[in-house]
Amino acid sequence: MQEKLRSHIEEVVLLTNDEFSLIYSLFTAKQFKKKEFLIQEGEKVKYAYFVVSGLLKLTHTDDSGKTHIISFAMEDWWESDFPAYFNQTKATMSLQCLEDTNVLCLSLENYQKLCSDLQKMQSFFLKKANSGFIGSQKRIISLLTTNAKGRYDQLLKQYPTLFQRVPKTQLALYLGVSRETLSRLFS
Amino acid sequence: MQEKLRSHIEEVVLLTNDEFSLIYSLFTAKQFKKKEFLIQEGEKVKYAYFVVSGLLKLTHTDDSGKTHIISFAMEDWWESDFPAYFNQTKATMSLQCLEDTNVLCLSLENYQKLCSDLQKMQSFFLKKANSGFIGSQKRIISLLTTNAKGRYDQLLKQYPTLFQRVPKTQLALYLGVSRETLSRLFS
DNA sequence: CGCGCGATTGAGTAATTTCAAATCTAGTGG
DNA sequence: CCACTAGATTTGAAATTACTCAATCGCGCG
Repeated sequence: MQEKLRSHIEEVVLLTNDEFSLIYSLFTAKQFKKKEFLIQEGEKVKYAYFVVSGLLKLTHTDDSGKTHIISFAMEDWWESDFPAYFNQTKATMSLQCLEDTNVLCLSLENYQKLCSDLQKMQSFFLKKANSGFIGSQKRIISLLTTNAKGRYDQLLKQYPTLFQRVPKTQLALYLGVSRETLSRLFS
Repeated sequence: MQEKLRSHIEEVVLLTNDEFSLIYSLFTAKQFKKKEFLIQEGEKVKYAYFVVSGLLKLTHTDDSGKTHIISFAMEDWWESDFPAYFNQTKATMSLQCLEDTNVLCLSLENYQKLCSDLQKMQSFFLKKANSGFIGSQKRIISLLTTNAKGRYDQLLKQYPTLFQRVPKTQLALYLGVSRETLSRLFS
C-alpha cells in the first residue's frame, strides 16, 4: 500500500524516508466493493484518489440520460472529478468501481499542503498533470480522426488487460458507439 | 508584450519586478503572418508558445490525409505540440496561424529552469496544466455526449469571437463533422 | 433448473458522408 | 472601379454508416 504509492512517486522524484512518511500521513486508505460509488454526480468531491489496486470508471450522464465513460482508472492511476475537486463544486461525473478497489484518498487541503511544503511533490504533480493533459489530447485526436474499429484497436493495444476485466458494453460506452455496433465490428 | 505576459501570470501568482525580469529574459518574442507554421509535423519542437495576440490552430493529419483541429489558441493561451515538446520527439501536430500572430517562445530548457528556480512559476505551470487537462476532458465529454449542433453551440458560447475570425470550414474541422453537415445545421 | 447479464443478430430508420454543382464573397491586379 | 479568382458556403442526391428496437442465444451462478 505505502510501497505502491512510494514507488509510484519515485518514478518521478526520489524521496527520503522522512519525506515519504510526511506524504503518506496526508492520505487515508479506503476500500470499495464492485459497483460502489466513490463519487456521485451532484455531490461534493472530497478527494482525489490514487488507485492501489482494482478498477474504476469515471462516467458522465448526459441530458438524455445516457452515460458515457470518460476514462478507466486502474492500478497507479490518479482519478477524481477534477473540475469539481479543484473548484470545490458539485460533481458532474461519477466514479464507480468495476472491481473491488483499494485507494488512497487525498483531500484538496492536503494536496495543497503537499504542493507548498514539498517542492518535489509539486514537481511530481506537475508531471502528472502534464501527462494527464497529453493523454486527454491523445484521446481527442483519437475521437476526431479514428473510427470505432480503430479506437477499439488503440484501446486494446494500450490496455490489453481491460478486455478480460470489463464487459464489452462498458468498452462501447468508452469508445462512443452503441454496443451493437461494437459487436458488429468483429463480424 | 511584457505586460501581457506579466498580468497573465499574476492572475495566478504575484511577482516582484526582479522576478518578472528574470522570467521575461527567458522568452524570445516572434511574429508570424497568417498561414505561417510555428510547428510542422515531423519536425523538432523547440518551443512552447504564449500567444500575445492573434490566433493559431493546432492540427493533426490522419492516415487518410484529412486534417483535424485539436484546438484553437488565442490571446493568453499556451500552445505547442506538448508531447513532442516534453519528450523532445518529432512533432505529430502542426501549429499554424489563422491570423497574424505575436508569440513569446519558451524553450524546454528555460521552462525547466523556470520551474526549478522559481517555486512560483512551477506553481503557475501546475495550475495551467490542470486547467489544460480539465479543458481537454470537457472536450472529450462534449465529443462523447453531444451531437454536432450541440458542440457548435457550446463552442459559440465559450468563444463568441471565433465566429467572426475563422471560416466555418475550420470550425467543422474542430467539431469533427464535414463542412456540409455543419452548414446544414442552420437550415 | 431458471434467472440475469452480456453478446449477437436482424430489420428498419435516422444521421452523416461523399461527390457534384451552383452560388456567394473578399481580396487582387489591371 | 471593375473583372477575375480562390476560397467559402450552400444545396441536392446517392451511398454509407450507425443507431434503435426487438428477439435470440449463451453462460455462469444461485
